[in-house]
Amino acid sequence: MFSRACEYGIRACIHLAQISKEGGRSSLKAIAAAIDSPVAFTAKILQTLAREEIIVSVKGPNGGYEVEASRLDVITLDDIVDAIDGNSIYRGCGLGLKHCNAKKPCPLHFQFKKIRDELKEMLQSTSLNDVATGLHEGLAFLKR
Amino acid sequence: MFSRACEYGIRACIHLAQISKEGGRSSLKAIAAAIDSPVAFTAKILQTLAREEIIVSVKGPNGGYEVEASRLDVITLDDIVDAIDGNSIYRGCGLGLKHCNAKKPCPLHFQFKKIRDELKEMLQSTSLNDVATGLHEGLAFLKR
DNA sequence: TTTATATCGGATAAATATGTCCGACTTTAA
DNA sequence: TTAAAGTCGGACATATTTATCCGATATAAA
Repeated sequence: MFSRACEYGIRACIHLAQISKEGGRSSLKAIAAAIDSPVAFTAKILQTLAREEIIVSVKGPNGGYEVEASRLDVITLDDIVDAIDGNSIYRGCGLGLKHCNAKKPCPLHFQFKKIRDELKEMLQSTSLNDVATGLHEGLAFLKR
Repeated sequence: MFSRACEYGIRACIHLAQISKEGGRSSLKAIAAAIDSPVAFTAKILQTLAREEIIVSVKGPNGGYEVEASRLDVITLDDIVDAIDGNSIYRGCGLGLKHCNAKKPCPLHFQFKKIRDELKEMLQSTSLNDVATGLHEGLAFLKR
């Protein structure tokens, strides 16, 4: 569904949301440990997310990454997916056709559209705050 | 959503369904031309589908591939996806966690589950006959 | 029985995704 | 001012997916 990079990205953001909510900050190493991902590869992804202004990077000692608390309700999973995987999940044809649309549809166009629209709706309506809450309450897990 | 191989596989099967419905047969070259896919790569995929007994390969002159007409209603898109991509779409965690389940869920487990169940339902309830019909009526397209 | 036509399957190549390494740069704190 | 902690970004390495090539094999028809 998503690329591995995107999976790590989402997990990292959820972790950061939880930390940031309490006014904290998490270093690259701490993030990789929290979400059980390769450190260097995670660094690349965090750089992308910082460039896209989804997270904030703080250099120097006691630095790391954080999410602005005021934006926890604004940033959605869709923002993260879009930053890393682009809009291919929504845009692309389910059967890989270049020019598939309602007027010239592939045989599964409308069936796929329904499912995709739901995925889109879910990603767009789920904020970092939403998922961080379940995590904090011990109802959900980010690794293993 | 699916691997490219799987996309080609589905398109090939839909094309074959249409041809087989009229008692015909289609050669590797004809299939690749019909669905606009690389010939040699398509050959591999067709071999897999034949090994999984979703399609039938006929060697020699006037040979090619076909789907048994009696099975057009039985074979579903899910069978094709399973033969090529396996069950990773349903099984795997949306966030890439190894051991994500209802008892120890990732923060998005239940949201993903809903969408996946729908995808599963769609793939399992759509037969080759279903999609071939729309194609034949000129309502849908397999290339470009 | 021969020939032409197809698929089969193993080896190989190219492209992309995933993952690593390291020197440069930035910033905080001593 | 300097040292330590941390990110940045480019080059490189590996794995997987996608794609190609070609000889072997099977089969129908002449």
